[in-house]
Amino acid sequence: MDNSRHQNAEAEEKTLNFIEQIIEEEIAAGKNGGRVYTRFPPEPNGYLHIGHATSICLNFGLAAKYNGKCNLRFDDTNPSKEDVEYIDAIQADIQWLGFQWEGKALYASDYFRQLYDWAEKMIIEGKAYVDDQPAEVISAQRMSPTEPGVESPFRSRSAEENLDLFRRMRNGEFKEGSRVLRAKIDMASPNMLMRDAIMYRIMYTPHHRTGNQWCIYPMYDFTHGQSDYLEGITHSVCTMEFEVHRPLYNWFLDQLIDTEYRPRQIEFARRNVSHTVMSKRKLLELVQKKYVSGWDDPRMPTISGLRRRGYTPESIRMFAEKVGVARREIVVDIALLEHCIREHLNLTAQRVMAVLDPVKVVISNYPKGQTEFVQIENNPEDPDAGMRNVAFSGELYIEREDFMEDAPKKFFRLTPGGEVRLKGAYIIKCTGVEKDRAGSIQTIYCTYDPDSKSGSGHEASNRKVKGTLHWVSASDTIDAEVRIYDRLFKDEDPDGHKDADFKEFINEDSLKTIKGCKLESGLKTAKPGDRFQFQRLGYFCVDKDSTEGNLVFNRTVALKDTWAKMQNEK
RNA sequence: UGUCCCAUUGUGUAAUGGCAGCACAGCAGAUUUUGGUUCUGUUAGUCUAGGUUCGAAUCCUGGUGGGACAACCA
Repeated sequence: MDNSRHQNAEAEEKTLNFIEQIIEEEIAAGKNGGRVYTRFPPEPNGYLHIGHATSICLNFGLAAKYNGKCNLRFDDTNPSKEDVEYIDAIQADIQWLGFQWEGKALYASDYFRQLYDWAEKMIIEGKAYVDDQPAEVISAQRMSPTEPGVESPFRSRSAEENLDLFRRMRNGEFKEGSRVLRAKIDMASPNMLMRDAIMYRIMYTPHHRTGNQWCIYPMYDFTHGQSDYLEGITHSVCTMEFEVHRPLYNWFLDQLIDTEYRPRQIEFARRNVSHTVMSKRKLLELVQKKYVSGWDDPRMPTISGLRRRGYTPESIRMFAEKVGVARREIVVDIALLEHCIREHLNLTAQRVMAVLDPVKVVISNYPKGQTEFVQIENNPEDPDAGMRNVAFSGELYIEREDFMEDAPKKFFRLTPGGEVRLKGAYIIKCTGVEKDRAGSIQTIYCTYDPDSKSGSGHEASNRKVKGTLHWVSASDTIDAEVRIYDRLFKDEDPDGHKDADFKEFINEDSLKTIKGCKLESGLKTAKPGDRFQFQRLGYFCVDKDSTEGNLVFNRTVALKDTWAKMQNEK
């Protein structure tokens, strides 16, 4: 029984996704000499997000699995949308995720010369022509997917004239938008992209790498397959929206390449995540309209946002692995991402005492002015994490919500006359409270049982204490600011609305800042990027906004809290 | 009224003509110095109608539903 279950688990791990199946079949058939070479080809026009992260994991993961290589290639053929800022950010994000591309980062713009020569070759062979019509006319002539298009009157120009015009395009003799180079394919094709796709357009925008060297730029379709070919890519993995481009991808290679080797385009489905947006256009809008603080706002699904929030590379890789690969539109529940980060942080994050909403506890029978140190495990999941000393005294802070005067039966924490254990220290009993005029509790009075110290051997003392509370000694705390992020969007998914104005979808409570939190003094030395588990409250990461005297924490994710859930259900 | 892609529990993903499995979420219980973690159990699925077959989630046909394509974007 156990044995068979174990075997099933192993079998499951070995399950191949459909891309791996394709690759293994090709390897078995001896294609490309068994070589596997992939690439990740972002356009540098925005920051990478969790969707790119899964694509990165796929491409680099395939290369790693089959002892191959993976390139990073910037698809920088449209200077009007691109910027070096993004190039740096993209490289940093990929490396942070734990991947390293083969050699130096590559650029489609590296191939501008080669692509130009190929374009001339096609012109000479009568496979491409210069069209003098404006964009609207060309677009109208393509007609609709349900009816054949109309051929351009310039379609039958001589090769000599086309070559002359194309060279003059390159030399800057024509106005932007006045002429394009088109492939001569089939204006009646049911695939709109095959209706004489545009290969080159005139653009006087300086390019972030080639400057003013070129004033004509190749289109995606005339660039991508050939770039793959030049780099020796075997598997060009992209998202489903490029599926209709595949015939064009192959068509261009067929015109230009006479080797047996061809890169192969394989499409898989974009992996959307619930409660967020993934389109670059919309993310840019969130940044520009200042709905968020920037690309790395911890509520953003960008890699930099997730990083700042406290997500680990391991958790994102685990997410990509668990989501899998398919060929249909999907929306992954964000709960899976949250599961992955909890799983990793549970194993690695140091536990720490932190009180977000402090209320004072005075232990009346504890010797006045005395402080002792109690030993507490740094991480019960990790035996190597060791112990630390935490100051304990007669004046403490506990979480305000951990005390209730009229508590329901299922409340396990402190109540008048009730007992709880203070984590790592003693059992205390509540003897009374002091309130201000408004009736809000100022101080909780308790007595402690000196025989109940953790690890003393007398802990049990013949009684069972249901609750355990976190605390900090009033004599030994540091103050901190804690930022709690909820989902940026309400339940309704703005990604589903083509022209959504985000205002109506944004959850106004998505960011809550709590000041005056009390932390154990050991956190003095915490640095931006350090991650902790605040007992019962969740996982937190030190933010870059922290200063010497004021630590700022972002809550990465809350712990599961069944008590809170019970409360919500009422 | 075109071409192409897709349809397995709430979500994601396996099963490649032979026992519908796994994960997340949910529910119940055990353990627990934090109502967490860990462990155990459990609810729930092949879009639909035909066909082929000893046998269909899988192959075929029709239907339904979802998606992509009509940028000088990628």
